[in-house]
Amino acid sequence: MRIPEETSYTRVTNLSVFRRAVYRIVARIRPGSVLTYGQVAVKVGAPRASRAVGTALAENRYRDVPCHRVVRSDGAIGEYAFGGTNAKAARLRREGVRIWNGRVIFPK
DNA sequence: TAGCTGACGCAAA
DNA sequence: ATTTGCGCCAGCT
Repeated sequence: MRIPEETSYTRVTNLSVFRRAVYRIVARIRPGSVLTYGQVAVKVGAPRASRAVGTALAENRYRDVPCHRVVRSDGAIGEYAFGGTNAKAARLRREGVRIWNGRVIFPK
């Protein structure tokens, strides 16, 4: 597919409705907070598409789509194409997300 | 057009 | 803590 990393997803036309919706939601996640794949799925109107959300984020190359802020529903960090789970956790900690034993501590 | 497969998940068992 | 079946999207044949 070959997506230029420096391009904002909002300028791209060859995105599916689903992926555009996913990116739109994820782009709004603020530093220090996270959403689960399932929560993103709900927000885009496809409650059972959590896995598809993961796939969409796996291929994301846009800087305005912080896919490291999307984690698993059980608190596990999840995969991360750009640097792996480790880098993902490091980034989240850097942003103030609390992580204990490889699990995100969801705020109450 | 229809079918098959991989994929950064989820919930139940 | 691990395993299993499921479900959705998108790319390929």
